[in-house]
Amino acid sequence: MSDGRSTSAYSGENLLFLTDEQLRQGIEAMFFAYRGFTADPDRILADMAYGRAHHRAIHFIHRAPGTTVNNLLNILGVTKQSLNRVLRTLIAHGLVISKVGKVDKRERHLFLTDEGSRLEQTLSDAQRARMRSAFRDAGPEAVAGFRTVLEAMMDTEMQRAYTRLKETGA
Amino acid sequence: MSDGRSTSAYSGENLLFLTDEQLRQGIEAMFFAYRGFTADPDRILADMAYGRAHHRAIHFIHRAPGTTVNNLLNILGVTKQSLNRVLRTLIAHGLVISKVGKVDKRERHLFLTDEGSRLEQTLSDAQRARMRSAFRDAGPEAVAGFRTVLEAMMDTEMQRAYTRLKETGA
DNA sequence: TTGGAATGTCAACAACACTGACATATACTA
DNA sequence: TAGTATATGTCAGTGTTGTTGACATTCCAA
Repeated sequence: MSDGRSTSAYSGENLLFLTDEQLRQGIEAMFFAYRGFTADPDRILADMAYGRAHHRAIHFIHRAPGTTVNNLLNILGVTKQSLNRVLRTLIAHGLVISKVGKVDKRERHLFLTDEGSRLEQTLSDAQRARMRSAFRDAGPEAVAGFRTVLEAMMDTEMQRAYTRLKETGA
Repeated sequence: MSDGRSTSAYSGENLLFLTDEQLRQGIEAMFFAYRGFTADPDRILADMAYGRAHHRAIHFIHRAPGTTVNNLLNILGVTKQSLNRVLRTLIAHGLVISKVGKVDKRERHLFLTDEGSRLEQTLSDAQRARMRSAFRDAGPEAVAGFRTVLEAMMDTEMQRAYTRLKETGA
């Protein structure tokens, strides 16, 4: 651990990309980039009564319309109390509607209203604009590498959630 | 905006990596990966009276020993009041020391104590372990792409801060 | 000597997470 | 059918991290 070299695998290859120094640069890049990643939606939300938690809920409801509360809970990785606070305000403000399940009436299925969709558009337009600019500057090979590393960095359950979403969207 | 195609540049090339769908996958990858990125240090800190903000302060004081409060403020992107609360507890608990500047006595220069260094080691070992595993799985070309995209995603001021740190460490 | 910069501190507040306890409706199962 | 499990919602309390605003201190520099 923290040996600065990290042996194993890549027997003959150049392992310079696994030095502690390179790893530290990766860690710091992740930190600074994430700030940029959230900056634009945060700015938009600051004016309204919403925050990053609302953005996340809206994003995934948009992505998987009709998702249950429990499913959203797993994706977002927060407690039901925390999510409920967010959903309550979104429903009260008419951005989200909650429908009782048909097969299982205990479940609530979540959907964006037209107004909710409009906010989702505004937020994701801003976030996509930055991502698009970064992708374009970096080029397709870099983007492929970016995705590969990020996937390897996720917890395995999140890898599954991510893959499921990816396939849903395609 | 949100045209699903995004023209310009790459005139003859394949622009499929800039579709809204690809951008959205990048956004979600970033979200899930960041959770993994912070998970290990968060777990360690949960037992102590510290959080992510303490980790960040400790990380950058370790990286740039003797840094001033103001410099740290710029890197972390928080208010001095917010940083001060964190520094106060770290100083009170003997993890950080603050020395009055020699040339400019208004400035405070921050250093980790031995105990502070030990905690820094523990935290960064955990975070590096995950990063190392992700880097190794992905391979050097992917890592290069990862770094390129992250840099392009930062705000320009943060790009400068990042580059400065990068050069300091090498 | 006066203005401004760097720092620190106090108070109040908001967002967002957590735990624990409890209520309700529904579904499954022995 | 009775009992247990599941899905959701809600209340109350707490902790971390961020924000503003106001104000004091120290000290450099014009």
